[in-house]
Amino acid sequence: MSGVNTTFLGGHATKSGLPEARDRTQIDKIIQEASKGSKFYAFQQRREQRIAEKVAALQIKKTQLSTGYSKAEQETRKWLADAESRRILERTYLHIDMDAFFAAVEVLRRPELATVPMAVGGESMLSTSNYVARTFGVVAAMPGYIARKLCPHLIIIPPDYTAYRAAGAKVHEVLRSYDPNMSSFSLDEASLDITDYLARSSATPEEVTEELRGRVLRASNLTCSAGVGCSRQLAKIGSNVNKPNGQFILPPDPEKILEFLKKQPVKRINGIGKVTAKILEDLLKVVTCADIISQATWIRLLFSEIQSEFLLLSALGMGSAFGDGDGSERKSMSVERTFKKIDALSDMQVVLKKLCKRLAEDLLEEEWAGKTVSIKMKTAAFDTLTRAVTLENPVSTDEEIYKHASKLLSKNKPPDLRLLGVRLSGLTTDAPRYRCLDDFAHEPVERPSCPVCTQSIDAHPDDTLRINEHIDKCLVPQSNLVPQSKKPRRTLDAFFNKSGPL
DNA sequence: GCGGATCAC
DNA sequence: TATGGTGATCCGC
Ligand SMILES: Nc1ccn([C@H]2C[C@H](O)[C@@H](COP(=O)(O)OP(=O)(O)OP(=O)(O)O)O2)c(=O)n1
Ligand SMILES: [Mg+2]
Repeated sequence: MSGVNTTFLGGHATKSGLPEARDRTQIDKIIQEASKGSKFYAFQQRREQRIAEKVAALQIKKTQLSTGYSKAEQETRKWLADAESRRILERTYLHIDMDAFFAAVEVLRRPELATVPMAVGGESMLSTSNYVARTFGVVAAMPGYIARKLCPHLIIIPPDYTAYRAAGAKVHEVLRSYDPNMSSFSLDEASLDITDYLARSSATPEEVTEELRGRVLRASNLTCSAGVGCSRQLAKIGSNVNKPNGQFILPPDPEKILEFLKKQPVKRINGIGKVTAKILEDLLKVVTCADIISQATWIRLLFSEIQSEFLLLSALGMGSAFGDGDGSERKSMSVERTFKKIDALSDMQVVLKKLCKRLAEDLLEEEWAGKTVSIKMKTAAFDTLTRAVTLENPVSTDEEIYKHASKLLSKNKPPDLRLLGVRLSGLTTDAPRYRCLDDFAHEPVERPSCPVCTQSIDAHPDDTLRINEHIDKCLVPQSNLVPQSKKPRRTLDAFFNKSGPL
């Protein structure tokens, strides 16, 4: 860390080894100067202070535990050897990650944007940036107006989720032909088990991956990067190695795997973010995955069993738990919005009511009810509070949700707010329970309607597969150069959720 | 079960 | 002028 008083939370990290139009310390300095004095900056400082205290507490714990170290050391080596003996090398996973996804979709419509610095988002927040902008230090989750200070010529494009969804659907279609059970975590990222595909083919993993990326490119006009390895985790880490528009194949060989991981910063592990990385470094000087193994005893002494098992297995490339992404049922549903600071309870109630209405609509769409109502409040100083109540019976209507949410709000009203949110958890399906089967038999099933063409779709309302197919078909013609349609846009953006008026 | 934190995208 | 939204998980009560 060099001269400038740079903060680990404030520094928007560049992605990987990109060439930089500016020096890293220069970038940090500009960001710092742009945010200094803001409420957000003060909030970050407080957070860093808390984390420093947490590290200090762990340091004390470490000195107190030092007597038991040598005994623990033996156990740890045994544990590691045992884990290693269980390594599975027989399956092959492919992780695919689209390059600068939202930005790349925008380039399809406006090819001239390919060569200039560009980001998707707004003045207050960017979702992503293209690779030209990244050389200036402009990255996702950075406010647009700060990005402009780093890169005065930056072009900022407002997001168009409809187009991203259409592009994602095309990609998914290709991927499913390699693994029908493919699980996608988002529109732009997916994990495939290609063991069976490889067994049926005579091609090498390299060739299959090249072919897959070629098919994705032809189907969507978008480039992607891919990683292949014998665990989903390794494949994912690999997908970043030769990004953008590249691929990396890690052979199923324990020595090669450990050699590969040795070079990887712990931050690359899915689940280790800025805070955990900082704690590991400050407390144990752990920076790479190899460091996790060499400090394994301390990690097991200092962290919970769940946490240390996760860290050690990850550092061996044997991380198991990884994106149930697609398959599992949702556990909660929520809506939240940021707005200009408000202080009156009545203003807060107005917002809260709208949020409840919106949540009730979303719940109805998937027929959920739930018995825990939570509200989330963020003060003008960025401090977040949540309050929850669990009810006897599940609720799902906006009136019922609002009744409890507003009670939570008035009981806990902070002096001011910049965000409010409502969440329902403890979900149960809200299938109509008070009618006998006969009613259903005679009732004409109402056809769902397509948010794009507004025609009714010839499918049962529960048949989401068929419905999505229809919507995807409707979306295809819009995805390229066609001017924005007027009506459907709002509806589908709402479907995608995120931002927008309530 | 509650509330704060952390994380991914 | 201005620092997002959704969903999940874990820890310590
Ligand atoms: N904090 C974030 C991170 C990402 N995204 C959105 C925009 C991205 O385009 C998309 C995919 O995220 P990635 O992390 O894969 O980033 P990109 O695909 O944009 O770039 P890369 O080429 O590094 O994968 O998710 C977002 O809205 N907010
Ligand atoms: Mg991507």
